[in-house]
Amino acid sequence: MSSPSFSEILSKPTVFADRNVLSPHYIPETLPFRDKEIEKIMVGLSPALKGERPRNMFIYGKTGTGKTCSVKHVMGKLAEHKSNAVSCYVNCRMYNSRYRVIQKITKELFPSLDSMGFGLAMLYEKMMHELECSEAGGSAGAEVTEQAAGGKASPKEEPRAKTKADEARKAESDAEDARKKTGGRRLIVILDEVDMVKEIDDLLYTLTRANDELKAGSITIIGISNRLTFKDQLGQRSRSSLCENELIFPSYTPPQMQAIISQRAKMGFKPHVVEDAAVNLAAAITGQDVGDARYALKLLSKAGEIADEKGISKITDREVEEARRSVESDVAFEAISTLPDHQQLVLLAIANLMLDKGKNTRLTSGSGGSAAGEDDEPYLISGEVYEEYSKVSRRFRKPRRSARWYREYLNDLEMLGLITTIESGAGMRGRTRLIRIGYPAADVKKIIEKNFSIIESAVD
DNA sequence: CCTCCACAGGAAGCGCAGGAGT
DNA sequence: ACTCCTGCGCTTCCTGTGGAGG
Repeated sequence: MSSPSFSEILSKPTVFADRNVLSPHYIPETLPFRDKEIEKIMVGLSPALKGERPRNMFIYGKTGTGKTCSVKHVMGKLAEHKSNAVSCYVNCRMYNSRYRVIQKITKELFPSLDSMGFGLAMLYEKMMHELECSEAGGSAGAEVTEQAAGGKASPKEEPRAKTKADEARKAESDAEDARKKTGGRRLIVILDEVDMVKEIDDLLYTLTRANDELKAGSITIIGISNRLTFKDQLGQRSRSSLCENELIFPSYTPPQMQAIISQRAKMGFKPHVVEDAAVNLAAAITGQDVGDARYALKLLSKAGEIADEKGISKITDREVEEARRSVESDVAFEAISTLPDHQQLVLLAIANLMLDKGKNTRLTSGSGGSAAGEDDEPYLISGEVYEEYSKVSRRFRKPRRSARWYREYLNDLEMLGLITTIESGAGMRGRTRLIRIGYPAADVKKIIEKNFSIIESAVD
């Protein structure tokens, strides 16, 4: 048997016209049903184009409601304008500490700086310095602010704003804050999934305080989160500074979802490939899961792959249904297999106990058991899970982590929606957490055990 | 009411990694 | 090559919490 060549693979018939359109990272020219939100963001950021500091903004909305897409869309438009405004997108899932965020900002905006290896204070200083003195081009000119801060406004500014009205307005606001306006950059930092940052209060404090210290230029924060309760975790100070401006992205309604799906289907697939029934089913499935457009796109894309595999030129409701099953297990698989080892082991321990309990006793061992589950699913006690986790660790020859760290893992798993926990109430001795798994325990067990056997066989 | 239990979660500190400065 | 500095993951220690049981 000889392996196929690339040209063979590429010449295979396909239902796709442009796969990129179906990627969650694709930013379309027009975002349907988000005009109002986009306008609000644009209005909020417009001061940056006039050389003023835009107010911070907190954007909330469930997954797949177009938050990130809309913000990126606006950033694209902002970049088209010649101005001192610069934006920096930070995905806080990857950059999840104050240090990493600041490092990312300096690296992104001032590539000339080799930001590795500097301490936080050093990075902060560099960032401030660059913001104060650079014109919107590079980080070369360094002495502009020194003069400007010294006294008169320098006359050699940007060569735009020609009309008299503009000049008058400019002079007026110059008088207001003569010092702040000269030269410095208007930095807009987008913190996506901002709830993932560990020392979020410190980060927000650092960035907002920077504004007080800057002689020119400014920093504006746009926080994006899908958890509204995130606000309550913030300190008083951070909350009022981040939430100067709030924007809520509502979930897409079923008809809206249907329109989005058919729009993307038209762009992503060849003409007449996707049947109406398929679009309707995709919209219905997604509608159940509270209007997550990202999920709908994944569904479409997968349905296309399935059609290609089968060698057919139509996508019907049958392919969408198949795609649903496949995507569901994909999502769980991805979420679980990208977890750090010990979080996987904790999850495996939970899955093991869940399966045991399902077979043997029902509720948690407590005498009355009235606090735990009104429904028939059993809850696990934190302590017994830790014991099982210790056993599982031994089995895979990984030294177990301390109980303290194990509790952090539980918090992380809960944040990711892989488990749910509640506080023990009456009927339970002491104060503990009751744990339940979010995905089918058997599937989770299979995924993790497979993962570890792959790792082990690779090591051997 | 007091004590015990079974934990939650904050604080401090430790060792390591990786870069800068000498 | 070394010393110093910093962030990070982790452990240890400690205090707090809330129900059970005497």
